[in-house]
Amino acid sequence: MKQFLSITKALSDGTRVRALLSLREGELCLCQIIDLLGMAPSTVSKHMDLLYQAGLVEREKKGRWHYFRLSGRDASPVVRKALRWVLDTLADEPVVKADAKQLCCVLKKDLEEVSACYRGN
Amino acid sequence: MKQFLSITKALSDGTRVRALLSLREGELCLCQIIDLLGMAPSTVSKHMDLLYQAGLVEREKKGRWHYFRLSGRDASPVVRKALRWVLDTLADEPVVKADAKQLCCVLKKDLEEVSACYRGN
DNA sequence: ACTACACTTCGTCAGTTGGCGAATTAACGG
DNA sequence: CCGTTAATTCGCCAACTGACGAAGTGTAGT
Repeated sequence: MKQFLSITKALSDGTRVRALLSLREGELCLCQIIDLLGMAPSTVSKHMDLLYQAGLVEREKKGRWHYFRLSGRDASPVVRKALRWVLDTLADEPVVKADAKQLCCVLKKDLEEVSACYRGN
Repeated sequence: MKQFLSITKALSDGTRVRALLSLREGELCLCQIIDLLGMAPSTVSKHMDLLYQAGLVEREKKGRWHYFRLSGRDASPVVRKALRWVLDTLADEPVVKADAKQLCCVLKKDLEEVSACYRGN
C-alpha cells in the first residue's frame, strides 16, 4: 500500500507527470528538464526525487550531471504497469505533445546554453 | 490530463483506496462504507464524491440509500485500466484483506445496526 | 405533520504540498 | 586551489487536503 500510494502521489501532480513523460524518448539530465519545464532548479529537483522515490525513474550520476530515465525491466511489476498506463493514457495529450516538441529545441542546444536556466533565462 | 489527474489524486489517499477496494465484491451503501472505515459520515461522503468525480465508481440512489459500485463496461478506457491496475496491485495487501474480512461482519448486520455509525458507535 | 434516518454542505483547523530564492555540496577545468 | 557549474538542502509562504462536528436537505414510516 505504501509503495502504491507513493506512486499515485507522484502521479498526482501535472508538473511531475510532464517531467516523467519527457523521458519517453530516452534519458535527460536535470538541467534539461529544468529548461523544458521552465521552473526553479530546486523545484524540479524535488519533483524528480519524488518520482525516483516512487520507483518510476532511475537516476545515474555522470560527472556533475544527474541523468534520469524511465524505470525499465528491473522495476517492480506495480511500477511497470503504472508506467504503461501513464504512457498509454497521455501519449496524445496536448501538453505532452507540446513538451515533446519543445524538448527537441532543448536537445539541440549546447549544454552551456541550457545551463542558462541557472542564471534566470 | 485533467481526467488523468483527477484519477491519480483520487487514488493518492489510503482511505479512498480502501473505500474503493471495499466495492470489489459488489455495491455498498454509504453507511456501510462509513461503518467499515469507522470515520465521520461527512468525511466518507466527500471521499466517495471524489471517487465518483474521477469516474472510478458509479452511484445509484435507492430511496434514502446511496449505493456505490466500481465503474464497469461503460467507463472510459483510462478508468478501466486504472481500476484493473489498482485491483491487481492491492488484492493481497494486508489492510485490504482485513477490510474484506471486516466487511463480512458489516454485511451481516441489520441496516439499523449499521446506522449506529451516525450515533457515535 | 412529525419524527427518524441517510446523506450532503459548510466552517474550522491542523498538516501537507508546491512553489521560490538563498545557501550548501559536489565535480570539473583552469 | 579557485572559480564555475550542476544539483541538493533549507527556510519560507500561499494554497490545498483530510479530518471533524454542526447544520441543512431529502426521503420513509407513523
